[in-house]
Amino acid sequence: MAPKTNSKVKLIETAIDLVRMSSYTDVGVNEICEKAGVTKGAFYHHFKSKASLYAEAASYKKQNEEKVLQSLLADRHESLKKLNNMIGYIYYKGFQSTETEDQKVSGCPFFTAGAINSQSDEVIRVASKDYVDNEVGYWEVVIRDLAKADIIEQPKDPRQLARMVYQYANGVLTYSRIFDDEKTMRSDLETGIYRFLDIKKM
Amino acid sequence: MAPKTNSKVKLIETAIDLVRMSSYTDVGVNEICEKAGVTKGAFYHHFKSKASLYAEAASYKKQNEEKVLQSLLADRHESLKKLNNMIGYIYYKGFQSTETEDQKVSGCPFFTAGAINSQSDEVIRVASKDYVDNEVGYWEVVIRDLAKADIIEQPKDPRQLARMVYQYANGVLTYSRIFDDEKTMRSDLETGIYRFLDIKKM
DNA sequence: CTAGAAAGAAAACAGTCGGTATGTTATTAT
DNA sequence: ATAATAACATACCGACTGTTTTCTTTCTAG
Repeated sequence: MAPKTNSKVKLIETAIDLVRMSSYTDVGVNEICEKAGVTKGAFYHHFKSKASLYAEAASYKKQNEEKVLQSLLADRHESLKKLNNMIGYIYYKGFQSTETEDQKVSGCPFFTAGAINSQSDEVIRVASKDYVDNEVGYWEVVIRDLAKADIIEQPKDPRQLARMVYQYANGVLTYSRIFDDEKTMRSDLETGIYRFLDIKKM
Repeated sequence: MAPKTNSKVKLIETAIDLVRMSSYTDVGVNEICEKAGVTKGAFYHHFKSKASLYAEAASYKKQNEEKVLQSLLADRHESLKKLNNMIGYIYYKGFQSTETEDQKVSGCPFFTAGAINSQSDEVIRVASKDYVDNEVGYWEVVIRDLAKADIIEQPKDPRQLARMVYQYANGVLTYSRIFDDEKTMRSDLETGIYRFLDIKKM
């Protein structure tokens, strides 16, 4: 009956949280274990390396997001509502607060860390690639939906447009990390995406 | 008449190159010194810390780019030519090759490293902020010029539009690092910026 | 009840990190 | 020529890195 706190999951979630706030390289195994409340023995019992934890974390996050995003993009919503849900979710992800730390713009750990460390570690590149591809897929759904509802013009290459919107969104998050300005981030995110998709706000 | 290779400059340029290919945290002082062909004694003679090297590198790069960009954005060019020059420069920066390494998409070291390490090191945040602000300024020039030439509609907030284009461009670069796809990067960069600015390509 | 595996604790591993202390050589000013 | 200082070079430091090893506990299948 006890919570049966799976320490493997605890490690993954702690790692995601820590990496999101700083970076893959800057977060050590020691730190992850401490914050997760487990020892290094447990860590290396569950994961063969730090990189493999990262990979498992990426697929874990991917699965978790599936439920959330499918509800945000459910067909009962109007297509413009879906877009706004998606924007809101990006904002929520990029500005999530941890229990202890004060709120800071953070950005997607798998996008950021993936880009930085993918050149040296193939495991990380593959995991990031997979995660990012999946995210772009959701944007493609939104865009196809908007086109079907005649809110945007039918794009020649919906996948490319989805990719570009995703690239933009992450650019905003990265930028906002430097300036640590939540207001600007929120505004740029929405304004930019609407402009990109050529939708006039009302 | 000997080259009088200033080892301080050599260190800065080596550091920029290495950080661009990987990241601030992943590039060590030892590595920088080795590749620059100087010892650590020389390093810490010229810089009081690794972070201060980063800061000096940012302002060094900023100054160096001033000459280049002023020529690319000179008034003798048509405004559309200026835009294309700017896009070409971003592409060039993001796909520069080092002497030894094979070509890889790299991205701007001050944008990337700044975003990641600015939360822990104030010196880095300030340096990155300054550098990025300057870059956005160039985009603002381009955009104001395009508006004056009636190629784009007069934007309500030129600075915001410049910032958004900059955010997008860096989003593309970061994305392309994960997928290491130069072709897609080139295409997304140009297509996206034109779409963002609402210019029809001919 | 017992064998075996899974899970975790604690300590130590070799290697690297940024940084320092102390030396020597080269340059410049007087 | 001499004093002073800039420009290095070499060796080293403690702290920390990801990882391994060894040992103990907990769980579960037969």
